[in-house]
Amino acid sequence: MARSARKQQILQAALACFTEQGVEATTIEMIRDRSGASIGSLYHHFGNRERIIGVLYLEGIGEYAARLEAGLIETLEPEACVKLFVSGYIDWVVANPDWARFILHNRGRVEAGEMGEQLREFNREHGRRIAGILRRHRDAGAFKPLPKECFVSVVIGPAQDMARNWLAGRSKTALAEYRDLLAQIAWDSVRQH
Amino acid sequence: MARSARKQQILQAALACFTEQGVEATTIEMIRDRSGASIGSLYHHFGNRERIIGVLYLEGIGEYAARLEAGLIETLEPEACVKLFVSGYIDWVVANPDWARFILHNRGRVEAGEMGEQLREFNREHGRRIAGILRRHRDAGAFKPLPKECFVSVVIGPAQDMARNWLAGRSKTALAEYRDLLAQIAWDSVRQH
DNA sequence: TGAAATTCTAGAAAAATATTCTAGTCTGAT
DNA sequence: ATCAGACTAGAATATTTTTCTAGAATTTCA
Repeated sequence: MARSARKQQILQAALACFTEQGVEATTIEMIRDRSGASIGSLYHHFGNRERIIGVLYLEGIGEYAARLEAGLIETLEPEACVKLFVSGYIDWVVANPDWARFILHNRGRVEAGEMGEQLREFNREHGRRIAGILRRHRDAGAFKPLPKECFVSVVIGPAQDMARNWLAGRSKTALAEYRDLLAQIAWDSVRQH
Repeated sequence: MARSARKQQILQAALACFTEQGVEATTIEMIRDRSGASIGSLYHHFGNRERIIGVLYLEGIGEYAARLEAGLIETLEPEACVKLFVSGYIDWVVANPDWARFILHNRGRVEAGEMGEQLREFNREHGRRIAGILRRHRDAGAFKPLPKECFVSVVIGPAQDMARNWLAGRSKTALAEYRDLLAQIAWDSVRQH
């Protein structure tokens, strides 16, 4: 089997523990207990605690990145492209709140850990593909002149901060209500006027 | 003495360890070693490992929030206010990169931990003060209609994402170079047109 | 001042947690 | 049926955090 069921059980149990207790506070024992796996099985699949975190993180951004790229490829208009960054992001967060919270809060941990290079490599590749998709709009003059490094931050930054607040329970209103507004703001920030 | 020198030594040692090894990987022993304190002293001042993290976090956002609020109070024009959010933020990050990295990466941990309520309380108060300062501009119609919950995210979101990238070493260009550009974008996003 | 109270420091001991290791069981291919 | 490799189990070990007892330094105030 490509990815043992047990391995997925462990990852799901881990995410549930992380959500309820926080990453810091969950012990291997809790994950073992909740997943029904044994210590041996756990270490067979992941090797150490940090790698459970790393795999969960990488699978999460992988899922999201694949979805975004797939959407972008079949979106022709620059406005729709930019708005898809935001609305797609918010849709994903709303559909996967626990995973999204985990990802928003653990980038630093994974970056600093033994899987950091793998994460950076993934981000480089993803960034390259995104840049490729956007190039034709950029070349066609659809966007205002903006350093390449700033583009994605400007587009996605506000939505990300809103998502953080919403996931922390700080915002009462459903995040989805702001979806189109934030998409419009993003487009206004980068379009050629 | 209001805040024992030893306590500050421990916090500084902890931040240095966190920067070099990552929060996960630094042990109490490393902090003890680097600070020159004893285990007893460490636990006398903080009680447990998590509280070292919590105090460092709260001191950091406290420092930054105080600076921002002080600046805002003596800034009269709405445009200057909004731009100060961004430029003040970037200045602080550039001046305190280690502290900023630590704060950007550990909100979730502190929020989920035993000091979470303290953090939320701080954020509520800070948010209230900020809202108070901005009210007159809002009432004067300086900003475009925008849900209250979105305003700060829209203003600060892009700068925050850029800061994250810069601190992770992902961006070659100095963050400060984008300071005025990001401030202008923030202002364009919220001003009444 | 000087004695009592409090704060702080020390490091050994205990508790909690993560990881390794050995001995298996199960599954699928030949 | 049997062999190889993937997987599971849990006891043993190693690491790390936390507690505890004792004593040093500092502050308080009579």
